[in-house]
Amino acid sequence: MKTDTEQTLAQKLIRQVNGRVTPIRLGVLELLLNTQTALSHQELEQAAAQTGLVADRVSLYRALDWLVEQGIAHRISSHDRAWRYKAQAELTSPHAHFQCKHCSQVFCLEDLQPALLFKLPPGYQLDEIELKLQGTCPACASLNAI
Amino acid sequence: MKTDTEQTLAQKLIRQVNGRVTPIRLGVLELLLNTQTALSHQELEQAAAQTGLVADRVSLYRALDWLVEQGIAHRISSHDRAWRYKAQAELTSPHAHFQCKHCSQVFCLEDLQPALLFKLPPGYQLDEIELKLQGTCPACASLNAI
DNA sequence: CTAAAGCTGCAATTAAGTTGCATTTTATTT
DNA sequence: AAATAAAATGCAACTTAATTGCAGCTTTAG
Repeated sequence: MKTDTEQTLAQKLIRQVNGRVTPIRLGVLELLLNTQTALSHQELEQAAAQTGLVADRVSLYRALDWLVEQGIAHRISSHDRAWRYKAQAELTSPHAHFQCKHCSQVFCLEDLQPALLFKLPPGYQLDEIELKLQGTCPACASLNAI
Repeated sequence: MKTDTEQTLAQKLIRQVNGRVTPIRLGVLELLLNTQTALSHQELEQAAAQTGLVADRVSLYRALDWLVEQGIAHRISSHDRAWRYKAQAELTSPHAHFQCKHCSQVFCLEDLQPALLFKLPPGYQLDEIELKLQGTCPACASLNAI
């Protein structure tokens, strides 16, 4: 289910960083843009197959890596030892994530801006903050409630 | 370098949760208690060899898993896809971590209690908060400064 | 001291991700 | 529009962390 606007958005994002526009990058990025949750490599592979995108596993890995390097997508470490990837319309800005312990889905919490007011011990240089909340997502919560 | 007090501490912690006191669990726990940074399985294996602890890889994995299950140790996901483990005198309480991008070491920031005042979207049930800071540790910072 | 519960070792397996290299595409230059 | 250099892709093989099943051995409660 891809619309013209989305296709254009993916292209725009790739061109924005002077990247080559290839079918695999486009297809991967569109999936990362259209899916609500962050996708693992495996989930991406399945989703790609459904949209008719033909690509080797390795090429998907490389497309994902590239998108992350360029700041177009971001990568979240999952408790099941697999990275998960997500992209949004604007180039990635820092935000927190929520991972469900039941279904392993990762949700981006764009609005969550915790007051991270703290002091690191002397000597530590801070680059990046990773805030991951864990618990039960709405879908799994309602399943268990039955 | 293990002292009597430490040995007793490890035993005490294991007994506290009604666990069997075995040489492997003792050895692993002592290492996790004595080391300043969080140890990966591999680092643990090397450290174990040096202390003369004989154990199969799998047994180390199982001892680590068990310690985490019991809340005696805790597990931090590392950017190199390997878990890292740490234990402290008291049963684990939540705290933040710092991982160095250069040496991959993970440091526990016991004192770091950020004001995590935020609201989750409706329907999400929160169990656990994982806050990982990334950057450069003091040791690597001073190496690069030379 | 002796079972039963539950650890441990060993071998085999899984799963995510990586690497090297030959081939094909992209996008630029003529 | 054709040529070309740079970069992306496919394929096969490999690496590494972690898991599983099962037989045999320890721990500990009684």
